[in-house]
This record gives sequence, structure tokens and C-alpha cells, in this order.
Amino acid sequence: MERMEEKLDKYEVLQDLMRRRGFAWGSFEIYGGSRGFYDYGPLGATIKRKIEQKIREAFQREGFFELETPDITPEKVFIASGHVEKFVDPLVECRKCGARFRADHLVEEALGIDTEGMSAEHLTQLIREHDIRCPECGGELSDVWYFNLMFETRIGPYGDQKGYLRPETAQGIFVNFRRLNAFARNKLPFGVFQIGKAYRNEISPRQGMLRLREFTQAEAEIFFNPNETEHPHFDEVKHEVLRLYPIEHQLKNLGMIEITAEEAVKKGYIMNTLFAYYMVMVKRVLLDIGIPEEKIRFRQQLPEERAHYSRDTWDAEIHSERFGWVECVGIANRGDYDLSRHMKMSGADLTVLIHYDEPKIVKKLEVSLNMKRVGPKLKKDAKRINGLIKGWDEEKKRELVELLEKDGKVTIDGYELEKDDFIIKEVDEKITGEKIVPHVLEPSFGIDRPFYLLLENSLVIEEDRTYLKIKKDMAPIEVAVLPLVAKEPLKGIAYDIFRTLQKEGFIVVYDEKDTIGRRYLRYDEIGTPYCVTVDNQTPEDGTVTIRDRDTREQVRVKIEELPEKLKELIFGS
RNA sequence: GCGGUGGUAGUCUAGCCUGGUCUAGGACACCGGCCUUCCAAGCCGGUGACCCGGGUUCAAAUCCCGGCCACCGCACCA
Repeated sequence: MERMEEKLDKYEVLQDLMRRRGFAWGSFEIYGGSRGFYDYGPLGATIKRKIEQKIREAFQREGFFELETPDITPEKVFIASGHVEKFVDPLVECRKCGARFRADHLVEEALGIDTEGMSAEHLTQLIREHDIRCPECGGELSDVWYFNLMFETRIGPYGDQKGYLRPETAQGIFVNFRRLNAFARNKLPFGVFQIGKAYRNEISPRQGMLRLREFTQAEAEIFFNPNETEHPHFDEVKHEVLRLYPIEHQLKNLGMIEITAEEAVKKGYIMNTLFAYYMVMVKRVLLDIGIPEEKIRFRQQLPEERAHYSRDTWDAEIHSERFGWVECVGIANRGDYDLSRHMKMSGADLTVLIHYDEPKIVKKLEVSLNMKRVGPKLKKDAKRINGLIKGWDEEKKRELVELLEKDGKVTIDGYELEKDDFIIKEVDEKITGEKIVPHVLEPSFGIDRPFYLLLENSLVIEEDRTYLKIKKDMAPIEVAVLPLVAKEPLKGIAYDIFRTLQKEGFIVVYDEKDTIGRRYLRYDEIGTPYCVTVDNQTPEDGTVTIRDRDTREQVRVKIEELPEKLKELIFGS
């Protein structure tokens, strides 16, 4: 009970801190606010950019290409992607008590049947036929309607084209596949990423920043040959230990396991080294952002949890004192779902030619009519039937030849044809490669959730101070320069140091207000890792002190050495 | 969306039940000044609020209705 209060306390303290010191708060405050939207203040926006930058750098280290595509997207794209059909919940309302339910869940429960893909009309019909009633009050239920979680809009002044705000950034990458593939010079695998906004009209957003209607994602789509699922650099990461929570362990309540990436693949927990490689990458990015290792785990999604496009998904979850394990990154095997769907819908060729090491020589039957002989017989139909035969596949041609060998004749389209009516040749065909639809592995980072969880995990409440023990290079203000007292010559010297550090590229502030202790705590609270203090010794020997946020200890350094020293301390370089 | 509780300066809160004495009080924070030589010291001065919209009433922070937002429970979370 006491612990519960502490947790609530910490959450309250953090919410207060985020608002008061300019990290983040609910949007549109002066008009009463709107659920599911959050603003990033000056310090929050800085941290958010730093998180994005860490992810960007990680993707770039893998050689991925960055892309930027529109938020507003024509309907066709999401018909192809399945979002128009599948990104919906069938809802039903009780006419008596007004309670709302998932219609499919009610029907499944009442009749024990699979409702996957059923229309609203069908569900309504089933509810009427079997007189399914409100589980709360027994009242009559309304008709079923589908609620799509995408925000709709109209493109153009006459509303001629329907559009949606994208519910994921991924589709912008898939629809650009031909150009991206050309950019990659037709060579798999390659990765493309996009950092941008996505929108979901959540039925009931709650939990602060954890379920937003507009949020930022960093998604990478790795296009690979499904026959080549080994990552060439897996050796570099194979000893990394991952904390896994596989499906089976969830179903049988077996708890989590800690296992190296290599063992996880060997024992079949993770399907291949390609998948495992990117799980390690995701873990390292989260560590780089400053999430403590013990707060990270990978949970495999249960089949019924998976999105419509997913064959297998592992979520990187971060532990929150307040909310438990929170999904922050999804790593999904999307197979060829998206490219195949876009290929069908648009007619574009989204395949890649996979070259064989050596061209394959394949024996191939060429069968056609001997027009000289059959022409007079078939007259007008000769050309048509010839085309028909040429278009047959290998198997059908073989059958034809066998029949001719056996019977000496065959009937096609009402005409009886003899062996000599055909020209049959066996030729060698050189095949240089094979066209495949690439498969996709997708590590998809949320940005807002790690942002919140980074702050929550960084917040330290002590007897005499509350401070953000945020990873030093993630701090929104990296250095504060403080004259011990607001008097010359200390003020002037401090201000000069401030300008120098600013020009050196630090995010730095100058502050002379209030007593020194108060200022230290002011910067501790927003996570500033170092305060540079100009004291009475400074005018004498040109040294200042650097105070450490976490230990409160001070070291004295020469002013000229400050930029170098601070870079080393903050960025470790 | 449903039900419950709530919404007073940047933050926490007094006042609300029992309408007027509220020109809305306090603390912290913030701004200006004085003082101040290392971890939230002190003094002086200052800025700043009744969530929004209706209604009842001579009179509404206070009572009633609707909306919005927050928290809790339910439902939802591809």
C-alpha cells in the first residue's frame, strides 16, 4: 500500500516537473485541451530530437537510407495495405444502458465461432438471429458498425479524393519501393527508414503520453531475400545477452529467459540471425538513449495480438514503475504482405531479380503448330490455337508430347491434330536469375513512449533534492555556467566562458540569479550534468570548478581546458 | 464511449456544504532590488487564478444543466 502511494507520488512529481520545467504537457490547454495530444516544451523537444538522432545514427550505421513521405495519403494506399478493411473495430451499443462492446467478441463468445473478416451486416444478423443481448443489463443491442481508427480527410477543394492521415509511416516506404530498389541498385538486402508522425484515432486514449492520437515513429523496413536470412555481421552481436519472453513462456507462465542472441537462434526462440541481429540493434539503441538494461525485455506477441500484416513480432518493452511493461519498439516480420498487396492493387512490378551465381541452363520444350500443314485445315483458327499452345506451361506441353507419342494424334478445341502438325523442339534456356517479392523485417520505434520512460527511469527523488539522472549526452541543457556570486569580476568571466562554450556547440546557459546552492538544484532538476562555477580563485589563477550532478563533487580545471574536458565528460570523446 | 470523483495564479491549496462580508486568502515558484564567497538562507517590492458555455437569483468561485479536461473502474488498444 505504501509502495503504491510512492509510485503514484513519483508519477505526480514527474508530471509536475514535465509541465513546470518545460518538458511536455497536454496540448491546447487554453481551450480546455484535447485528449490524446501532447506538446513538447523547450527541454522536451530537445530530448526528443536527441532520441530521434540516436535512432537515426543507428540506422545509418547499418547503411539504411532515410526517406520522408507525406502524412496525408490517398485512400488507395490503405486499401492496398489492408488498413481500410482491417484497421477497424466492429462496435455495438446497448440500446438500454448505452454500454459499448466489441461486436466480434460478443458473437465469438456467445456462439463459439470465428468471426474473422465478417461484415457488420453479418454480425448484426447473427446477433438478431441468436438474440445476443447486452452482457451488462440484458438489453437489446444496436446494429453493428465499424469504427476505423484512421483519421479521414478529403484531398482537393471539391473533396474529390478521399484520404487518410497515415496510421504508420511504413506505407510511405513500401509505395516507393521501385525507386528505392533502383537507388539500392537492385541489390538485396537494403534498409530504408523514416522518422515522422503517425495518427490513430484511438477510442479512448489514456495514460498520459503513452497512447497518443498523434505520435512520432521511427520505422525501418529491411527488404531481404527470404532465402537468405542470415545476417552477415551477426558474429559481431552474437554474444549480446537478450532478455526474452517467448510465446510459449507466456502461455505456460514460465517467466523470462536470459540468453545470448546466438543461443536464442540455435534453440529456435528467434527465427533467424537476421531477426536476432536487429533485436540486438534495438536493445543497443535503447541503452544508448539511456534506458537501464534491466528495464528492457523482448516479448513475443501472441498470434491474436499480431497486426494483420505480421507473421511474427517481438516487442521491445521498457519497464515503467507506473505502467508496468510498456511496448516501445515492435520488430515485425511482415513477409511479402505489403509489397504483394501493392503489386496487386497498383499493377506495378515490385519484384527484384535475384541473380544466380552462374546462369542456369534449363531444358525447355518449345511447341508450336506447323502452320504450313495446319493452315489449310484450320483456316482462321490456326493462329489462335497456335497462340494458345505457345502460352501453355511446361507441364501441359509435356502432356501433349506424351499423348502424341502414344496415340499419334490429339484433339484441341475440336480439331484433331497429328504429330506432324506440330513443331516440337527441346531448347536450352539460359536463366540468369529469379524474380522475387522481397520480404520485410521492420523495427519500428515509438519516440514518445521511450521519451516518457527515459524521464521516468531517470527521475531520482532524494531527501534534499529531486533530480533527473538522465544519461549525460541526452541532457537538454548540457552545461550551466555560474558565477559564485553576482558580482564583478566573476560575472564577466563567467559570461565569457558561457559564450565560448556556446560557440563550441554545447547547449549551455548562464545564470547568476539566487544563491549557488539553489542554482545547483535548479539544474539538477532538469538533468544538467555539469555546472561550471567561477569563484574567487578564478581571477587569481584562471581556473574554474566543474560540479558533477550525480556526486555533487567538484574538480578544478583551467578555463582553456574546459571545452575539451566537458566534451570528454559529457560525450565520452 | 459508460460509471464514479474532481477542475481556484507556474505549482500546491483555503473558500463551495449553509450564495452577499471575495476588491478571492496563504505557501512555494517566478520577476525587480538589497544582501550573499559552494549546495533550496534573509529582507523589501512586484506579476499572477475561480476550466468553458448556458440557467436560477437582486446577487454565483459557491446552486442547477451541458461541454471540455484530469484521475479511478469498465470497455477499447490494428
